[in-house]
Amino acid sequence: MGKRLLRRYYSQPATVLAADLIGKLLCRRTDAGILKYRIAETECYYREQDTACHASKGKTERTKVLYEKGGTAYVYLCYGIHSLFNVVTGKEGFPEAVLIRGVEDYNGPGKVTKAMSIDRSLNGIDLVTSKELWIEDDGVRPEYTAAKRVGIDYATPEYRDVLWRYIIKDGRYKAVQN
DNA sequence: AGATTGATAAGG
DNA sequence: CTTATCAATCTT
Repeated sequence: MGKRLLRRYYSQPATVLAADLIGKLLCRRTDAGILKYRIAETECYYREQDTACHASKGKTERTKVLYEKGGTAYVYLCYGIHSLFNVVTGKEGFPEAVLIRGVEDYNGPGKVTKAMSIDRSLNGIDLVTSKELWIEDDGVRPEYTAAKRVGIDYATPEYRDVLWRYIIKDGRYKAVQN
């Protein structure tokens, strides 16, 4: 049985947690029972200076959740179709988050949320205390590789090309390439 | 390569 | 109010 991740853990910077969350268990309570999937692919979005981060243009109605304390869930609708799930990290007042791009069995951030029934009703909840959605550590520490982030061509070059995407090294998991 | 889809943010 | 844009995914 895994141990739930707590505030101290989530208070670390997104630059650290994006890699460390690889191999953790994303847990969701549903009518059918509790789903647990191992996180296989993440991306780091780090503060207002990161031109790929939603908060790069400051705090708005949508991005205000990014400024919350570490452990808050940030779920938003992408392209009018897909809910994308991020873990807010770091200290309150500093917009950082880790996008969960893939879990075992489901490659792609929209597929993860669909499989686990994660939608915008969970936006802003606290992963430390929620009975609906949380993350556990069962001690597994998979190897991973780093790559460029996906779908952020609008960012300035130094942030467009930084290796802030992390992918598990596991034969069962095949990350979708660009 | 093109279609889909609707919330969001900026501009008039 | 109008319009462009978009942390994607599926089909052609």
